[in-house]
Amino acid sequence: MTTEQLLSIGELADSTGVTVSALRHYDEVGVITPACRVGGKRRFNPDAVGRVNFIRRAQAAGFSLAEINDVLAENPVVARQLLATKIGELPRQQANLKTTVAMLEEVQACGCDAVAACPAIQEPC
Amino acid sequence: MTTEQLLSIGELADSTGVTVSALRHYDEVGVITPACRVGGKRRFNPDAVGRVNFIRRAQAAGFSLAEINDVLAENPVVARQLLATKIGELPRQQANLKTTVAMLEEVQACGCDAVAACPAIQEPC
DNA sequence: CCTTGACCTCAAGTTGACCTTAGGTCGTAC
DNA sequence: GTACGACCTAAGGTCAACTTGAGGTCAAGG
Repeated sequence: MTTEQLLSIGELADSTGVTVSALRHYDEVGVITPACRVGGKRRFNPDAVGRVNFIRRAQAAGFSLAEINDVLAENPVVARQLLATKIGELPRQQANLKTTVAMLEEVQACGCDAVAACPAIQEPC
Repeated sequence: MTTEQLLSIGELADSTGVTVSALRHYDEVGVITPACRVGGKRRFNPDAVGRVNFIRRAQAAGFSLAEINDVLAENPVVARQLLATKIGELPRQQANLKTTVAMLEEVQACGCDAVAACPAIQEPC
């Protein structure tokens, strides 16, 4: 029950859906860290699963691995600052996404011959 | 009034905020095309401005230049199919963004010592 | 005449996030 | 005892979207 529940990199890969090579890459850049090494092999705490899931989510939200590294870093001040900045950006990102959806739907509904000729594209920004 | 209103690549860059080198790149991959060449130099129709703006928007919404090329292509069937697929994906993308915002806000509000240790990160996907 | 600025092409470099390949170490199963 | 599968490192490759640099054209201006 003490060291038994540590995960190999393969197990971590299986339980997160992230490839082994990607996980090694994550280790390399520092966003994840094995709890220890057993005969050179990485062993991860079970909570690494949550951490990897967090990483994927953050990536999907537009964070680079370097930024995620900063957010997860020891220094809470820097981390929270970065978080605040990023969270502030997200609404704009969402808004932009919405406008684009609307625009694309308009193009699609327009019925014009070629999409390139659609007047919806000619609209100003 | 006939050929006078064509834009040079520099003018197009100025009126879109996109760099000249990026515009040349766009021409290279085919998402924009000069109306003609004058002494080897690209001349664009004024509506290229709208087109470039559309391209930037679509990029921000997650389209690659290749996909944009398909959407803007002559073939309306393919274009509309791709559009439909992409539009279908966008709500999921938006939802994911929202969850991430919520998660990050939770982390930020949590007050835990280090962000890495925050229980919010340990939550399942 | 010669410089300057805007344009050109072509090739190579950059960044981020991986993937692939080669060559080597383990421990277990046949 | 050897073949297998999972793991390791180090180095090189890939892809997208650009950027940078070298070397050249051309028209307008001092």
